Amino acid sequence: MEYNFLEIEKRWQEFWAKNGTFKVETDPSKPKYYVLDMFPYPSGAGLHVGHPLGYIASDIFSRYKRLKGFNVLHPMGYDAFGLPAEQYAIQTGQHPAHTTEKNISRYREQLDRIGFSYDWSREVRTCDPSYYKWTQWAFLEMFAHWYDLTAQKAKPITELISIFEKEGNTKINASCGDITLFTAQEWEKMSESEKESTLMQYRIAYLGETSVNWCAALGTVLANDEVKEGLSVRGGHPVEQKKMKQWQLRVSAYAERLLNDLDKVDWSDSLKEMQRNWIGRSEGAEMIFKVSNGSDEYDMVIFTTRADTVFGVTFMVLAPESEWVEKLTTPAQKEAVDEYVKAAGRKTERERIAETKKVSGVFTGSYATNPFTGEQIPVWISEYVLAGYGTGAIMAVPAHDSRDYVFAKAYNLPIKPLIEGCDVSQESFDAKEGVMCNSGFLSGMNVKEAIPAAIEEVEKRGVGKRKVNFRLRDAIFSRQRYWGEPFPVYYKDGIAHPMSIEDLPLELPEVDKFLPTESGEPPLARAADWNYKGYPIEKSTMPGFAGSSAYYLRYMDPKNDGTLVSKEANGYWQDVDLYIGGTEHATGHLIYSRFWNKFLFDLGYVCKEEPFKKLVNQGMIQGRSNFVYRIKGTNKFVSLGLKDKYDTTEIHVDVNIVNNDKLDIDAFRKWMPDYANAEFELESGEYICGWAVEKMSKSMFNVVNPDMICENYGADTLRMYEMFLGPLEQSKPWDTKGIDGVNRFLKRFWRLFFENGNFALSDAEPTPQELKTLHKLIGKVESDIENFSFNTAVSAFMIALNELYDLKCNKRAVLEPFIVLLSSFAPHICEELWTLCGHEGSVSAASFPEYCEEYTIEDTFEYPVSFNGKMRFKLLLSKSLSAAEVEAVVRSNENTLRYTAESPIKKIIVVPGKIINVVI
RNA sequence: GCGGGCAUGGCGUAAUUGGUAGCCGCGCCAGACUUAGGAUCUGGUGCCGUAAGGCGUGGGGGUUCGAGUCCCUUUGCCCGCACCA
Repeated sequence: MEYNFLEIEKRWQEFWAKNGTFKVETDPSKPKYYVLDMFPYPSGAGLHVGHPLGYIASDIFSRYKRLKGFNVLHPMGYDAFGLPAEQYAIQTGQHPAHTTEKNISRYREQLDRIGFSYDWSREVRTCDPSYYKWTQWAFLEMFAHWYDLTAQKAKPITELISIFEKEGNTKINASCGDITLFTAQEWEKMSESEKESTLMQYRIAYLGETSVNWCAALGTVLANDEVKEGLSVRGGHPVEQKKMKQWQLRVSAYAERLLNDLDKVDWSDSLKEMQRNWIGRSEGAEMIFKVSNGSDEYDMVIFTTRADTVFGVTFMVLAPESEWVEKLTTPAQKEAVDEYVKAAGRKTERERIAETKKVSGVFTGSYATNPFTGEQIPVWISEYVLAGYGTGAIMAVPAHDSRDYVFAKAYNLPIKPLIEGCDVSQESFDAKEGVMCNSGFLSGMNVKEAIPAAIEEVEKRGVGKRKVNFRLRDAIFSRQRYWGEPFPVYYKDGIAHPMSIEDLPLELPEVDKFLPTESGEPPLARAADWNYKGYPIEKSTMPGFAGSSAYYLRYMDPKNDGTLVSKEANGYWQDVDLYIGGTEHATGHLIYSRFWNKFLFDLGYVCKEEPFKKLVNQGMIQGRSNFVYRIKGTNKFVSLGLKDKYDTTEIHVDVNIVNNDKLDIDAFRKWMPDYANAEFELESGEYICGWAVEKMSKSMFNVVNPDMICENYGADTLRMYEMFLGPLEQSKPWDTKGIDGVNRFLKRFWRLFFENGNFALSDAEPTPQELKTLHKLIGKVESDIENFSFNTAVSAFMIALNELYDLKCNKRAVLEPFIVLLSSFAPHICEELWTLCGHEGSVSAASFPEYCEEYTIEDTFEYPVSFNGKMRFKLLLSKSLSAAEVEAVVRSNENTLRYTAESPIKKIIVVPGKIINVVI
């Protein structure tokens, strides 16, 4: 009987769907295991062979855990709001919902062909109103809460109001915007709108003026992680800084917890490090400098991590956007300052980056007083100081900070070294080491002691305080687009009000066009009579990360209309045990999601503080492009080895008409009309193509489609081959040519069960050799799966199969366990063989043999040894190696075998299994 | 510039974690069965050498009886961050 994978795979996929094989319910009698994939954005291009890599790995793990007796939650859904569908709508007028729907069904078809064990009854789509109801709900909860830094917890805003009423805000330690202190009486006297704008400074979801990344081409703002090198990640359009009023999430309030709790999760070190850098905690001090513009005097606060260098401050620098600029600019300097600030404002982020090396700045005309030396020092403005970090103002210590140094050299400002023996004639001395000098009470101290000593003194003198700063900013939450979640917010007398939770979801209105209005308002402004109880509704929509921040919770209880996730469902499924996805979400989704989860945790809606216990980043699968070489000015193509003889142009050729780097010449002639009459210069009768590893993309003709692989080789082959390609976490190019190996393996595996075309298994007792092969396989595959080393597990299957062929083994007691082991990787063929073995339904591990170490012992082998003097040996000795055998060559002493002069050793018999030290 | 990672046959990789380097697969070579093979099976395949033998994990050095693995140094590639005071 032939291995007809097309028929087998289709039949079993239907069987699983019909029987709801992978549907799960909460079941307290079984341990739970939650395996999650990062759900895809359903793009119009469909899946290429690189996309399912992580899905295959997670599916293997899910099936494995099921066999191990776990109740496995393994859901899938779609991150369905997004820019491409909207861009497509702008071009074609087709509604994004329609495009999205179409793309989703294409994705679903492709996913189904690969044989995933998803519980599709739990599917979620972020663009579905019954789903985004809970995105909007979470936003309203954030609106209704503030963050208490003392308690490190989100609390209801109603509690804050009663505190205000009782004692004002003087004792409150909250994460908030710029506020002035007030008493209970002053709070009482505030108008309704004053009270609201005060509360807005405290809310976790708040509306505030901020400098945003504005992308004019897309007509919307972008988050920091959506911008790379001054260009939008999606589309690559230029992005500039602009001040706008935007909804924001107070992610920065959670910075400390987001940082600390990284220690609790099992993620790769590199990913944790990326998050740590993104959060960017730095300890230092805020210091107050008295500044004067000649008429008025102010207290200006700066942040520094090097309080110890305060004796070397020779000037101060403000960011051009700093609010101090206006106050400190003297009339004489006004013109120069205005021009500088204007020029800086005009620049895009990209231009600023490009000019990083250039130094520019302007003097304000004002002077500050060094709180320790009393010296008068000039206050400058320069772009190298960022408005968004610290207080937007710094004390400059050119001797010990390279940026200050460059600036001081450019504008001829004094440089005052503070560390004994350091040379600052060519560059600054940035290292935090050495002995301080010229530094008053700090002189003579080591830098490491001087830093805390300086901060202590700052606090003692009342000129500042210890302070921890974070780079993590609040998340800009407004997008001026159509295809996103609407904000459940309306405006009354210019004040933002939350809608009632009962009125959720607030659905997207229909619009005639998906473009901004002529007056520059977001597309939603086109819905003329869209209102809430007669009041206008917020016109921007939420960003992409809104819908993906809590989807893993919704999977636990996807149909619940009363709450995001019930206490029971959340209590059972708890958190994601294994999350598989790409690194590209390291500083976006994976931060927002953790923030969102912590917020819901504070409110008591979820029981776990961290959402993703273990995270594995699968590597990217790149394309492997092929090239042909055309002699310039002709239609003649020369094979790779001959191309240097001519002046040629390298041209991408479709990898699907190249086999093993050999061009299918007929297919090439048919591929494009231009090549119909192409001529070829061959080597050894063949046309050899060049190749390169590049991103998989249509324009490089290197896209390989999973459907095509399923059609030609089968889903089981695809699954195993993707795993066999190399370590899961490593990036690697796709190369179809190696696929025959795993395909051959499956065909041979199938044939093992047949004799003369008939299914035939022997019920005879297996031989020790056969059992050894089986148990070696069990041990290897189980440990490999647990360690996510899927490539070596596939090798182990191949080795075992080779051995079974050598042994001509067709014993049921060996092959049935083999099926069980393999079924995670190649489920279809295993289901089929399992049925042929006479079992009802899907593969199960009910009578699976336990891994037995006894059968793992390799044959002993002799290890040649040469001695010269003292040796320490660490040997792998078999437990089957009898004491007498060992005694014959060395004298045993517990775990140490001691060589003696009386028993000269020429050889030691070595067997893997146990480590024993041999001291000679 | 800072941080993280990687380097092994023609190719993808493996190596019991300091113990016979190159498992498994691709490709290639030879053979069998075949009208045929993009089917199947058998054998071979790190490099040099007819062989004996020698050389071999990017380069150099070190520790060790022993190093792909540990340490120092150097080169090359990949990823992340980037004026964060």
